[in-house]
Amino acid sequence: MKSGLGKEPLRRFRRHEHLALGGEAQDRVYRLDEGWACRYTLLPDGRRQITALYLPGDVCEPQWVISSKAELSIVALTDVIATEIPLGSIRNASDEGVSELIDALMTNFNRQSDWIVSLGRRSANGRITALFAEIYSRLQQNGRVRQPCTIPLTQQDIADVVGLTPVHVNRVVSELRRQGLVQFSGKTIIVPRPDEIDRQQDGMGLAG
Amino acid sequence: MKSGLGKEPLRRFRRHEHLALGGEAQDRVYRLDEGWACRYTLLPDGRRQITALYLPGDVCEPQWVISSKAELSIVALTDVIATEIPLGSIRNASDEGVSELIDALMTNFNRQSDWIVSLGRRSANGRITALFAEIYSRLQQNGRVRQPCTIPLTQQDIADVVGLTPVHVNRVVSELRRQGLVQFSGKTIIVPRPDEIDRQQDGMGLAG
DNA sequence: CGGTTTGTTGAGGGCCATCAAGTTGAGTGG
DNA sequence: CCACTCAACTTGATGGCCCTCAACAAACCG
Repeated sequence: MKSGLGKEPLRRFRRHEHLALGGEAQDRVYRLDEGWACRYTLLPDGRRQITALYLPGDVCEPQWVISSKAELSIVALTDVIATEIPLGSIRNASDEGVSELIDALMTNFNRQSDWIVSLGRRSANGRITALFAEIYSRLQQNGRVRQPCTIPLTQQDIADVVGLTPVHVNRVVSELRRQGLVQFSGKTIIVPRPDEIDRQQDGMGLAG
Repeated sequence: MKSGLGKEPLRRFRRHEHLALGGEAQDRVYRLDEGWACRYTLLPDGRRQITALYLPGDVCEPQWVISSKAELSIVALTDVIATEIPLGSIRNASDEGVSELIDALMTNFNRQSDWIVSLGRRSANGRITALFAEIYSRLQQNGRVRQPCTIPLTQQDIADVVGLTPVHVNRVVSELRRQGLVQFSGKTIIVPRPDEIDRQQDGMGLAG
């Protein structure tokens, strides 16, 4: 384990390492400097549903400022470098730190509402293209867009976000590649023209 | 419950009347004294996805305290009687009013995460029984359970919550009735033994 | 009492899950 | 440098859940 002596607030997590466990008290939040993480729920039969994605530049999780408790577990989807922000350091400090986190909390809240719409009413194709478009948009807002937009998620990870099986995710993503809407670099997915992906998601029919 | 009777204005909404429109500024929240409401999104083709249910006793919507703006529209699902709570009256008042709303906000946040799990990983049967169990549990917490628990939603409303078609909701609900898990009084659904419904939802397979 | 909303039921089909084999590639140790 | 291992990706066959279309019944309402 890394024990940053001195005042170094950086924390490293390996892929599959937990940033928080469901039920745990939290006295800090993390700002992801590099790497991706997610909040998830496990079902009794072992299947997983991811309920929030955390991208480079995101704060994880803003609501800990209010509740000081992790309702669900958070796990690293890639190797992660994060800045630890103790809650005590911002509760009494300027309002700016808090209001930035409150803004992030509301953004996450609204994003969850949007995702309910996708899961409830969009087909596999619509959910996956909507996810890619959302990822690009968020990376752009965080100032983390490289040329072009790369997505370091496994197809299993994607399946657990969009509520599908990895097999079907593979078929949909393969079709997107055939159409030139995404490319592959090894196993990582690249979205060359995010605006075209974005146009894809409108008019996608009912799932099922 | 709030005991300061009399001075706060009561508002009435008819079924299908809007409590708020998406994008509108909000300078108040509502406490539903009677009736049900929901937050929803319309898709370009006219389909609807409900992203939050508001039951008697609920506050609608707590996040307006923070953002003073309705992101999405709110509509009455039944006739509604609501108490109007001006935001100005609680921002400067005791912290209790605010913290009660913040609690409600976090509850809604966590409920949305749970609902993402249902939509992503549960079958039609699991989603509907989970909805009924959630409704009973929330009514109980609000002190609004009559004997027995009645649900004044149309099957179309239920479909728009659980992300299915009304036709299929009808089939699932009819099967639940055949099993004695729900009863009908005219068109309103009654859940006689909510604990049994609750047991139903575990182990429901993948949707699709 | 005519129109509208809501519920009900059947037939057929499509989307996606499931099952089952592979193939590929990265990491490891000999 | 090459077996070995394991995770991740790929592909085909089959089937079930749920959508779609359609028609009708029942309840509600002005």
